[in-house]
Amino acid sequence: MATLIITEKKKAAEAIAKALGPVKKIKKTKILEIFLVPSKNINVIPLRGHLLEYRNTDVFKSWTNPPPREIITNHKSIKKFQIRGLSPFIKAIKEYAKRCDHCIIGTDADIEGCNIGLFDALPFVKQENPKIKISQLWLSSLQKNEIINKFNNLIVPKYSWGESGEARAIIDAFIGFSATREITNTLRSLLNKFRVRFTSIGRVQTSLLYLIYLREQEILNFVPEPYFLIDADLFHINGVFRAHHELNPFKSDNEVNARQIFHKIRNEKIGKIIDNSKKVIRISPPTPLNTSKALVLLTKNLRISANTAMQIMNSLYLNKIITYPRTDSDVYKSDFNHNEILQKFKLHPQFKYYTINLLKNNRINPTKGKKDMGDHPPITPLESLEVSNSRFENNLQKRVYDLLARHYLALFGDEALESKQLLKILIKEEPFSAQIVSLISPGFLEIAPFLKPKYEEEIQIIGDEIPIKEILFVEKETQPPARYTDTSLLKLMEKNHLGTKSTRPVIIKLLLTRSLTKRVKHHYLITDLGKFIIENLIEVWLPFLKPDFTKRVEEKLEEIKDKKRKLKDVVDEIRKEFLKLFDKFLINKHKLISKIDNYQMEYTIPLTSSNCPYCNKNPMKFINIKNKRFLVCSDENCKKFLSLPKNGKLELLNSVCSICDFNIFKVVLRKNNRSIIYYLCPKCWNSGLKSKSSKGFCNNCNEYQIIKGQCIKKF
DNA sequence: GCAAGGTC
Repeated sequence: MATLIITEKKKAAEAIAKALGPVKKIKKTKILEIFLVPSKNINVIPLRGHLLEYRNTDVFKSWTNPPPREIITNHKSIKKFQIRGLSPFIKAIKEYAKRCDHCIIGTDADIEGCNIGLFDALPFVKQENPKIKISQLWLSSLQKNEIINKFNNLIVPKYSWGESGEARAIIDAFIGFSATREITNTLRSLLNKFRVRFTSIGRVQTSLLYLIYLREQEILNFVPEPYFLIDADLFHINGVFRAHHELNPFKSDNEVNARQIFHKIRNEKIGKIIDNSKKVIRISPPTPLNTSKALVLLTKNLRISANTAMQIMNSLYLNKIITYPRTDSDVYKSDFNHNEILQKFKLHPQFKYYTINLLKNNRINPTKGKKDMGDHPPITPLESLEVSNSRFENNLQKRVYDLLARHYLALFGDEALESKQLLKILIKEEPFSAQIVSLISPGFLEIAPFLKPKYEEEIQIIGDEIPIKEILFVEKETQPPARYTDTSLLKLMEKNHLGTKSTRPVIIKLLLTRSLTKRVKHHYLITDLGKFIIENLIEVWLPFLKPDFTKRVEEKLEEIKDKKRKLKDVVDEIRKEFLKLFDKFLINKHKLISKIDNYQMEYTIPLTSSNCPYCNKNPMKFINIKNKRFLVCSDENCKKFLSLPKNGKLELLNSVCSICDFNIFKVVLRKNNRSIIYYLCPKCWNSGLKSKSSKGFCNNCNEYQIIKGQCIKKF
């Protein structure tokens, strides 16, 4: 009786084998190590995630023929293929399948895990050994007792779970491949202008791009509203604090009232304290970190991208410094060995006092989050390392580790105690109040200061009168919503069910690499290309752009999992729905094509760096499209223009003419297979035109000449 | 040249 166990990753294979008996490792290739338990004749093969992926079949390799629409209609357009570089894994599965009479699928206990085990790996097993017995190992952790217990209680394979994953893969493939190709083909000439080879469409990425677009529109359409604040700076024993009028903020329709109040009290020198109360507020320590929460923590505090944060956590995991970083659980199992880790931190030069205190006070139970998803424990440091430790490969690893370690230690800490002091003050009968929040006892904040809000010092007040430093009248405007950061994008995606813990950082980065978004000072903006695509898709593809689409797909996938519906029915239903949208796009395609021809008009019009010579206030637009090229003032009220030569390729240079300070243009003329290059200043050239002489070109200039693109005085 | 989902 030989048994083959297949797992999703090395870590699981090793844990399972070790739980079942003494282990012998066999290094098959550079990337594959197999774990044997000779005493029980068990062979554990670890995979590396999926073995197979959907790709287009040979007939559908071309992006144009057959037309992309057929990827949706022809069921033979996509097929599962082996992912490159993974053949050692398939070879090993086949080899051991022949030798074993029992195959246990031990991939992760989730949908993708079932898909990997039952739909990627199992067919290779059956191909070699059709009669093999098949069961599934359903683990809710990789702890020894759990493994032994579940190994003795194997389950019937959850094929419907795997099917659900299969349906997801098929749907994403036919939508992504067909739409990406159709949109790329349609926008070809525009994409050339943006210097990108293709653009991409996908259920998750395009929905995310749409949400980023919506935020940009919100900002663009935002109408700031003025509002007014009446504040008072008041003296206390050690300094000054600010109190606010209780009617703040005054909206613009109440401006007169606000100004009257201000005028009434502006010269007051004394306020009367009518209330001075204090409340103690208990702040609980944070809860353990799952992947999403860790990414939020890291991107927020280190200002790194989500993708970088994930990569750093992964490298720390591979170096055995932290636990597995892809987890949905933020609750520890009751028997998780925290003591072992805390003992290590007892020796840490910076964390030891805090840790010793924890142990002394028997604070050895961490806080609990919302759910134990039964996959992996929350993200936890496994080692106590100083910054100088050579196991860190770079500075970022140190900083990520520091945050994760401190956060972990904070889970055991005492509550922090805040004091909320509320002061009520009358200034000539006008009610003011001030709230001063100060820290009384740091508790867990001592180890995790990055979780601290801003605190002020408590205010000592003697008597019931308070001297006024100044009464202020502040005019402000409401602000538009902020652009997304990595932190807020992650939250946005989670809220809208877009992507998974592993793919969210990848998809944020993908939009950047496809030139659909750009990251400016940690904020994400949509590019002109992204904007063009979304604005045009909104008209025909709104149901696909909205995150609602993913949500509906998810609901249907859930029905496959719960055996309420069949894979084929769900896939065909989505196929039909998407085909309708696709046809709508094809019908409207001609409109889009005509928009592309006029694109420069509406969007990326280069501007001169020098101002319009007529109004001298605004730059000029360099219009350079089919049959039309000229310069026109960008100011609607001026709108004066300068003509440009009809022939040759024009290039707007940054340098300026020494005579009139206007930008110089380079002209490249092709004649008899040779390039002739000359320069002109449009202002000089136009005045040359008016005087009907040909002196407008720079080479006719008496005083200056163009050397390396610069206008320089002749000797 | 394409998706999104695993994992390294």
